[in-house]
Amino acid sequence: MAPSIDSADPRAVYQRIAHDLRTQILSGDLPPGSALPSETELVRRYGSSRGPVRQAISLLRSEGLIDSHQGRGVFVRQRPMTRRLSIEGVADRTNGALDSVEDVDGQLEVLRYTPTAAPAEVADRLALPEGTRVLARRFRFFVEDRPALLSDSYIPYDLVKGTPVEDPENEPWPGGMLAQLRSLGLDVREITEDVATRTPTPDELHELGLRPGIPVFDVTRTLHAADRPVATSRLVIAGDRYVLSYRIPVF
Amino acid sequence: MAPSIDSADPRAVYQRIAHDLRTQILSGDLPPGSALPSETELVRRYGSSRGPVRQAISLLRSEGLIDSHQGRGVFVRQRPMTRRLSIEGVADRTNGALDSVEDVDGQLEVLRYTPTAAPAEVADRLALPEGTRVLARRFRFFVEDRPALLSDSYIPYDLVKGTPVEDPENEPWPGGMLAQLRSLGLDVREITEDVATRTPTPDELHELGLRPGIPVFDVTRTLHAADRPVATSRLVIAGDRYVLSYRIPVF
DNA sequence: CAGTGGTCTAGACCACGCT
DNA sequence: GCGTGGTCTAGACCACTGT
Repeated sequence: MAPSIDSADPRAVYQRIAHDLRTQILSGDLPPGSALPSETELVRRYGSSRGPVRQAISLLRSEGLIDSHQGRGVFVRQRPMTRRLSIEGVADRTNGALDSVEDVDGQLEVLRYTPTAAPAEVADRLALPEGTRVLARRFRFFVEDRPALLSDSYIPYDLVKGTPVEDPENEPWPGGMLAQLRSLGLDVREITEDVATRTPTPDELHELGLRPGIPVFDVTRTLHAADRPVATSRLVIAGDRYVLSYRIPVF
Repeated sequence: MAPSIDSADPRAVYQRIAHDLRTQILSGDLPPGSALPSETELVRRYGSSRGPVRQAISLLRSEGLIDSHQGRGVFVRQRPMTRRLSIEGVADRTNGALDSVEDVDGQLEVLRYTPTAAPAEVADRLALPEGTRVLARRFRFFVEDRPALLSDSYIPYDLVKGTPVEDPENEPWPGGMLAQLRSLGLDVREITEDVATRTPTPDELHELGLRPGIPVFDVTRTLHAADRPVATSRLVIAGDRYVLSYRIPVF
């Protein structure tokens, strides 16, 4: 049904091709997992050269509708299972449901676990002078053997010095960071989160194994005890694998 | 300092060009607002044809680093001012800080304001039988004269029938939806939010005036009174103009 | 008008997956 | 080996912005 010749349409050829394919994908004529026609076939159907056909495919890829694989073909993207990263009122303090660790069922890779001088932004979030020693930790979490979340977290070093928290061998800590802080006698009362979204950097694209056209969440989270912030972290989360879920009480 | 000939590098030419430009942008050598070299100039510098040069530019555009304008040139993107859409524990019930209206300082366009039969998903969120009558409202909010947020919200129609809420002339309602519900005698106790991120649909790209390479937040929010959900909305938010800000008490 | 990016053609060669 | 998508060339014409 592809209108090969249609010079009445003012849109660019690649726009029309993209529109046709998009319509078929969204209508279910091309269901998730199915293959698109090959480039050669599309060139034949639309009577165009290969350029516009590839431009159309590139557009749909940037919209996150398709994945292309060299040597195999172009396929309608399967919506991956998304998981909830929940911050539920944290009603039960013995349940560290907050800290993503549980939800990510197990696999955790420790990329960094070292005391360091707090960079300006971290010091600011922790309300400490710049350069104060903090324990800097970088984790990568996996879901179904695929990387899904990068976490950089910081705790003032004097809070953890000489405690089990200082030892990376104790990761993953049962109950997550909330339980970890509680073991230090720190009572988290409030969490602030700033959630942004953006396209991944080339590094993140690689570290999270993202396909083109997938944005990330960029979350800045700070945990506050009664009197002061006690930890802060930055999470970069694969946007196609998580829904952030909040339950907020209204006083 | 562009290495014109460097066949030792295994990366594709367009990748090298993109890498060079990206480095210059991130380092500040090409500050926000500045123009990239023209395609002609890049062709000359790298000794390639126009194809790879345009592919590199397309890549950076999809990363949200640049904007291109026909007839003018390609420019390093200015990070637009982001605003906070905050859900702060809503400590003061007389302050509708929750409902984005205030934060969006004024401009609101009413696109729809009609009773209708609740679609399945909406009925599910409101815990009502499918097809129950609801007041369906669609708004578009503007920030600095640019569209920034699309909102589709639903309230069971029997809650609003014969009240001022039913009249679109009363929008924007001072204090937002929370105040609006309060005027109906409904006491919102809890808000649930599911926050996803994705690339915009072509329609949203148009309605929000987004440039390519900008993802959106896709937020599903439900407001609960003591005994039942009383309103639900879906927000599609320009990802480059907002940071969602949460303050969550830990009980 | 000259210069810019946007679109398109008609070829070519390569890397990869499958059979 | 053959078909797939990935990269690249060397042209062409158009639409838009500036002077």
